[in-house]
Amino acid sequence: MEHLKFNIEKLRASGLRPTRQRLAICKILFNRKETFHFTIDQLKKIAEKNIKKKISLATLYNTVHAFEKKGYLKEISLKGNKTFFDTNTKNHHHFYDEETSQLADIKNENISISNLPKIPNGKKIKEIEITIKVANNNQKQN
Amino acid sequence: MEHLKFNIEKLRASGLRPTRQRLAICKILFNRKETFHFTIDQLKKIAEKNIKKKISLATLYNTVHAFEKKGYLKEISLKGNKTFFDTNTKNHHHFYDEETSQLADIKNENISISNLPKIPNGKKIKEIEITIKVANNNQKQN
DNA sequence: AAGTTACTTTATAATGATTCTAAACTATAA
DNA sequence: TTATAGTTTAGAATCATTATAAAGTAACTT
Repeated sequence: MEHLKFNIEKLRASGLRPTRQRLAICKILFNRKETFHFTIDQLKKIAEKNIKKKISLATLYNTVHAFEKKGYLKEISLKGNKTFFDTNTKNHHHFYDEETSQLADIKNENISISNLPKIPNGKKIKEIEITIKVANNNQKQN
Repeated sequence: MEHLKFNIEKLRASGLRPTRQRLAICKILFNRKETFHFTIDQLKKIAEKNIKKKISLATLYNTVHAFEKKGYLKEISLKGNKTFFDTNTKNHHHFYDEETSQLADIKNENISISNLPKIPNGKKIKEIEITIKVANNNQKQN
């Protein structure tokens, strides 16, 4: 396993011991080229298939939240009951298909805002999040 | 009551009978100049104070969802467990202070996107939602 | 104005996501 | 090894939301 050391370091840097469960989670999240968008239950299914054992929901929540706090994951603002996370923690935006719950990244450079309105008094900008909702071209708009 | 007829019409147009509870909700939502951003429990508190009686949660959810379906209310995409609704159903965007959960509208005209990226194959744009997260100017960023 | 009907409200149960808990387990350092 | 502190886990608790079904009410009929 080429990435093992990398994942162990990632965990240690997050103040977490490298356990079997956490290493499985890290492998899914961080050993890939593309951005990964996921919900907890999607991550659970993949991780359990990989290690061929059940992983407790609590473990998944704990680990994901620890990574989020460390800045290795970002929560995405979307409607709906389930929380989506993103392994891309850079400033960026999303295409979102509500019908399929599919997300796709838009690089920060690939979109720009002009004519920004004035910020409310005493406030400063922390982050700008753009979501472009898309639907299949052949379907009627809802 | 000047707006009574207006609210009764709004309800009828939504296929809802004008009941005491629904009229109280309408008054809060639609008889105001400014956009109103709210969660169900905020609406519940205000409505119960107005009519000095309890209103069942189910009634609030039913009524709000009926208005949403009719296009009189919009759900806002945000992180977190609670669903926010908006009486402004025009295309527009938001300032959002996560610390206080305060929302403020940004008119569509007051912001513009340039350099839009290419839409994924077979998809078309349904809506663009921009959220500008703000924080108090004097506090450190998180 | 009373009766009938269909729609409403309501309290409460059910559901689903997330968080909490405390007991059994394990990585790690001594 | 052993001790310790951190982990995993199942299941309970919580919170928002939705479903249910019984009691209440608007509105139509007469």
